[in-house]
Amino acid sequence: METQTRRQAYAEETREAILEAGHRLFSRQRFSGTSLEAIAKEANVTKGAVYHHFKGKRAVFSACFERQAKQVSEVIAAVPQQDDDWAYAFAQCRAFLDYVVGHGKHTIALQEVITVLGWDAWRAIDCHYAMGNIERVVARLQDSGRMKPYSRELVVNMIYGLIVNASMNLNSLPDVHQVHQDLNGMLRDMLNGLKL
Amino acid sequence: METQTRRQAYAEETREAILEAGHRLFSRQRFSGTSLEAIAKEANVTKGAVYHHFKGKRAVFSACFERQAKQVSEVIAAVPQQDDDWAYAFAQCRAFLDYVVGHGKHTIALQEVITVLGWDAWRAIDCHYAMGNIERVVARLQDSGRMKPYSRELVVNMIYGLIVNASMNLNSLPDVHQVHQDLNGMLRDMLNGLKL
DNA sequence: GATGTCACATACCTTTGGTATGTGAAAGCA
DNA sequence: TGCTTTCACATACCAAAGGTATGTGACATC
Repeated sequence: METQTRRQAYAEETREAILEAGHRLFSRQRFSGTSLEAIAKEANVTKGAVYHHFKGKRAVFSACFERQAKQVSEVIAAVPQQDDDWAYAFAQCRAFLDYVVGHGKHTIALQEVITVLGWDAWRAIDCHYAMGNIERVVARLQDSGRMKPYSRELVVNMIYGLIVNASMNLNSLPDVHQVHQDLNGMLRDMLNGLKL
Repeated sequence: METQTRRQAYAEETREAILEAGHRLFSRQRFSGTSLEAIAKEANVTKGAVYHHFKGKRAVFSACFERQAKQVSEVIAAVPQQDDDWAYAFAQCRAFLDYVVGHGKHTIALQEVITVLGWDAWRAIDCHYAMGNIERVVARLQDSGRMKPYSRELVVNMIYGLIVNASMNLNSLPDVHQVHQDLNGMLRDMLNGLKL
C-alpha cells in the first residue's frame, strides 16, 4: 500500500461511502429509479462530490456492479476443488445459487447491468470475475475431452446465462426452497447434456 | 369487426403509427435513449397525441414489445408439428434462432424489456405469446413421461432463458453463421439433458 | 345546424443528469 | 512559520425530457 496523506484517506472513504450508498439504492430501486441526488444524500455528500469521483451516474453504477461481481466471484472461487472436474463444476453452480438465495434481495440484477452498461461493458467486467471461474472449468473439461467441443466463448456464455436465469427465478418465484432444489437438479441435467 | 366511424379509424391509424415509430426507435436506441418527443416526431404527431393513446413512455414501450412478442410467437407457432415431440421442440428452437438471425437488428432486446417493465410485467405479456408454445411442448413431454418432472413453470422459464440468452449471443458475437450452428447444437444437447 | 365529444396540439411544470465555478482545508515549500 | 498551490468537495446553474393541464377544431349526434 502506498503512503497516503490524510486527504487521500478521507477521499478514499468518501468514494467508498458513495459506492456503498449506490449499491444499496441501485439494488433496491434499480438504475432509473435512483437519482444521483439520492445517492449523494444517502452517502452524506453532495452531487459535486459524486461527480468528482465518478464520470457520471453510469460510472457509479458500473463501479458498484464491479464490486458486487468481485464479491460473488470470491465466493465461487472459495469452493474447494474436487477430483472430478464435472463434480467441481456442479459444486460451483450450487455455490452461486446458494449465494443468490442468501443475498438476492441486496443484489443488483444482472439483466439491469446488461441493459444499463450494454452487453460488451458488462462482459468486460464479468470476464475478470465470475466468468473466469467458469472459463477455467470449461477449459479443463474440453481439453480433457470430457465436454463437447463447441466454441469455448459460447459455452461459457450459455452456462453463465443459464445460471443468471436461474437466479432470476429464485428472486421472483415463491417457495424459494423448492425452486432452489429444482434449479440445482436442472442445472446439473442441462450441463450433463454437454458431456462427452 | 365493429363498425368504425371515420374518427375512430383515424385514431387507430395514429395509434398504429406511434407503435411503429416507437418500435423502430426503441430497437435502435433502446428505452432510455429514445424520447417521447422523438417518437412523436417520427410518427408525425405531438406528445399530446402519444399521451392521449398511452399512459406514458413505459406504456408505449410495453405495447411495442407486445406487438413484437405476438409476431415472434406466430413464427414459432407456424412450425409444422412433428411425430416426435422432442423433434418438434428442437424444430421450434431452430425457428426462433433463425428468426433472431434474420430480424435481430430490428428487435427490442428482451433484457431491455425485463429491466424496463420488470420481470413480472414481462412474464405476464410473454406468457400469452411465445411462452405458450414452449409450455405446450413441455407439458406434452412431461405428461408422456419423456421429460424429467421438475416444476413445469421453472422448466419453461429455464428453456426460455436459454433461448433468450442464445439470441443475445447471436446479436453480439461476430461470425453469426458459426454461432448459429453451435447454438443449435448446444440447445439440443442441453435440452437432451432433461430427457427421461 | 346547434351541441357535444374526442382526438390531438400547445403551453407549462418538474425532475434530473450534467457542468461551471467557488471555497476552504490540507499539502508543499520558503 | 507563513505564503502559495492543490484538490476534495459544495453551490449555483443549465438543458433535456417525462409528465400534466388546458385549449381547439373536426367530426359525430340529435
